[in-house]
Amino acid sequence: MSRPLSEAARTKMLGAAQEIIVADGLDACTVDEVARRSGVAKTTIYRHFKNGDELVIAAMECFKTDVDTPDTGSLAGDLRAMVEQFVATLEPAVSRRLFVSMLHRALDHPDFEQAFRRSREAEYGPLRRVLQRAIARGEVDPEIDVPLAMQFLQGPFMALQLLRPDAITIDDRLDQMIELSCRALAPQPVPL
Amino acid sequence: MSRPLSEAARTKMLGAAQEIIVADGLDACTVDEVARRSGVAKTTIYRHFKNGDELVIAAMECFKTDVDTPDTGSLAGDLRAMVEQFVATLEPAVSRRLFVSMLHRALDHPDFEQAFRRSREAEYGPLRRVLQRAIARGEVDPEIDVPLAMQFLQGPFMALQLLRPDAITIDDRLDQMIELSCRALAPQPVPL
DNA sequence: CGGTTGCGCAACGGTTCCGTAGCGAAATAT
DNA sequence: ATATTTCGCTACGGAACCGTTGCGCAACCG
Repeated sequence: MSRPLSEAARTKMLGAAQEIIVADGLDACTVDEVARRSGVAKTTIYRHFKNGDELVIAAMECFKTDVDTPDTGSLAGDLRAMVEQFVATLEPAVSRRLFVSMLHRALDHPDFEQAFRRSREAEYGPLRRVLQRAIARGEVDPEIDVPLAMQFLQGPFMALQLLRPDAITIDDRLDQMIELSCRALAPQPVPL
Repeated sequence: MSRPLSEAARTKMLGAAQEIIVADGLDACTVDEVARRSGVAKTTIYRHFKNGDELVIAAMECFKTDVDTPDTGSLAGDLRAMVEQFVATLEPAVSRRLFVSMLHRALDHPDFEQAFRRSREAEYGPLRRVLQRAIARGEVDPEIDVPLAMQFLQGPFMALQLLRPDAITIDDRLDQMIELSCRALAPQPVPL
């Protein structure tokens, strides 16, 4: 009987949380701040979520980039398209900060660790498909260990994203990285 | 005139700070905790350092791995040797946590950002030399953009370190990563 | 229509960390 | 030897978060 949790309130809190995260980062997204900014009472937040972490995690779920699987005809083209999608959905500097903050929280909090894994799995499917298509085309060594190759492919982009102050941008550097990555996976010429 | 800052006290605080960092992570390394654990009074800490961040940064400086430049005769061998050195100086799980924590602090604090860059530069020299020797041997495409290649090479290891719960270990996976990386840099066979 | 329950408001207690102050005692440059 | 400054101790004031409580009001289920 009686009254259900207000969907409107939930929407407002999650919206505010996301705004805060984008504007000031994950660490600025506190219960007090979400309450202040959303106009929702702190008490209400605790009626919807067991604790502050749950709120933040729920807000994070909405940042999942669900990339679709590109098909440009070449591995390099597909990879580039995936990066383009990624960049298009989130400001590079923002995604960089999110990535680092999630990684950091995941160190101590299993809940965040799982949330982090979930958010990354969204990209695995498309990447795997792109890779397998490249194998079918003969563009990639068919002997390749696919999970390993996937992990390998993520590396250079991660380095680009983490170590460059300006994070990932679509530029020559990126193209060269992609070029190198593709070379690595190419079928080995039979030595005579 | 009068009394110099006690070197003994400084040593004790820095030592305690490092212990805490290794045992419980960068975030556990607070001024209060360092004082408690080192037996040095908090007031004394503030006589030696302007603030807590300075203390932590000073403590971090001591974790710099100064790798020397291996020379095994092949790029793959040299890279492997470098990773081995890296793993030998610091527990993989510890270095993973340090890396992530530094990255996280660097997001907001320029001082930590600089400290982070400094700590990484220690590896650049050796890596550059290893790479240039490989070029001289004809093992790597002489047209290669060296800084780009260096960044590229760091990628897969970063992915390994960050995304694997067990961080970097010396195993098959690592060897395969190295193998792939070397292929990427190999001279392109002249197409007829 | 009535009871139940979410909502907003305001305030509180608890924790953790920061950086500072006051004090007596010990160390050290001159 | 003496003046000066560090050192350790204890305590404080302030800030940021957390999660909770009590209250009056309004919304919703039945």
